[in-house]
Amino acid sequence: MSPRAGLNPDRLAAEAADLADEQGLGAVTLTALARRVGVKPPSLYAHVASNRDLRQRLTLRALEESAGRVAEAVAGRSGREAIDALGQAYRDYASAHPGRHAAMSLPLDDEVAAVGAGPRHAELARAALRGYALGEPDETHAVRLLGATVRGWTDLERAGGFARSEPDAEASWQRAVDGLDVVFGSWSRGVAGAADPAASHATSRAESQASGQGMV
Amino acid sequence: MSPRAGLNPDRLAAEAADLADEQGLGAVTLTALARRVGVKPPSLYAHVASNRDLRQRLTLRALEESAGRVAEAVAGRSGREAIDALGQAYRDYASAHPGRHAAMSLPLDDEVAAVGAGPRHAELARAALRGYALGEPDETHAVRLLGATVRGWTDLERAGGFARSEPDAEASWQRAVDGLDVVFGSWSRGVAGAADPAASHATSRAESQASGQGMV
DNA sequence: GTGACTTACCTATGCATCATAGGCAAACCC
DNA sequence: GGGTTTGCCTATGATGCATAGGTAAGTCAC
Repeated sequence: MSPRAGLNPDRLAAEAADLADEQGLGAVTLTALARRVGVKPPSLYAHVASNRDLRQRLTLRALEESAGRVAEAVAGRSGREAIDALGQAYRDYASAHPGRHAAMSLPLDDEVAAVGAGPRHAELARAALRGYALGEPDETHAVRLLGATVRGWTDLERAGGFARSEPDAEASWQRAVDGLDVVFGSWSRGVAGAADPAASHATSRAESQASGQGMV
Repeated sequence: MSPRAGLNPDRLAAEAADLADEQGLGAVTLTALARRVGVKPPSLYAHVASNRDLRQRLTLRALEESAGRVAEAVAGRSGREAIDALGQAYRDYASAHPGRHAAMSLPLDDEVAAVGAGPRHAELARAALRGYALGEPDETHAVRLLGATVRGWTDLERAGGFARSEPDAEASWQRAVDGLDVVFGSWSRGVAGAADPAASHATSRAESQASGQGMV
């Protein structure tokens, strides 16, 4: 078609992301991508090393994008509000960009994972939990529990696991957030099972103002 | 090679499962499977309709196998013990059979999903939670929270998310189970945040004997 | 046991995708 | 404006999915 189509790795990753959202992650193929940007498949090798390379760029892009949205959602919030906002941001991202979301779960080579936005997500969870004033190792335990819950939730929700509704997914989510808030609230006293959940709830709210921004 | 190799759909699904565990889900290809069982690729079409069909059989098989193990683990237990056993069974299965575990997350056609072991997993979670004596809709909320946590946890653990240890994954898992136990214990009183976690903990233990078996 | 049917495997073939090699012309550089 | 770089191309090969059609092993009637 056009000589000099103006391609570059970033542009290709962006197009691949759109392709994934529109037709599924499985449709992200060099041939399909080439068709989409108006070149022949071999031409793409000037910009990406392989199909795997392309998909890793897509994964990194999705990790960065979603981290940005989550950071924005969590900024200025703490305690239960922060947990809700964090999970909601992931869920919204997964819903609006299913292909990108699916790409976030793709395995990365170790060296590219290290420099990518993966660690940033763990930091965001830590930031969201800051209001509970957990010490180590509880904070790490909490990051893992929160991370697992959010990840599992978005996966199941995407897979239609909550589809045959009865209570709608939103109600269950709010209840889940309530539960996590109770747990982390009880941990902030340092002894599991020793805190009164209602009090811990209030505590996390009270600390909202002081600690809920400035992460990233 | 041999005329009449003795193939059938179940045998192929089993071989595909082993192949997935040994070389990854991505290595489950008709060509590789044919090589493994000693026939030429087109011969497999006498037993499975397509690559997609093969993978769905693999998924169903993994869902059934893991459901069996989880049922065995949860049998005779309730409360915190049941939650721990359920999650542990999934985690052990994922660790011992990474390919099968990965296959469990593959999307299924609606009609095959309906008759498969998928619903059985939800029932297992319900059974594990029986000791908390939750009513509806809390029980469904609890099933979803527990399901999301376990799924997310196994995924992250498999992906190496808890690898750079500090607190090891096992310690975090026990803490997570403690947390869920506190949450579900508080729900069993009917009002979120009104129960004393220590008491709810004791309650779920006391009910262990009466309600912890007979699921499936 | 011989012949007919059924079934499980085969070869041959076509298409899609990933990937490499090598060519040609546009863009850029002075 | 001549030389270099760069971005796209065609040609080609490997691998995997899938279909069509052939052939022989196994099964059954009698």
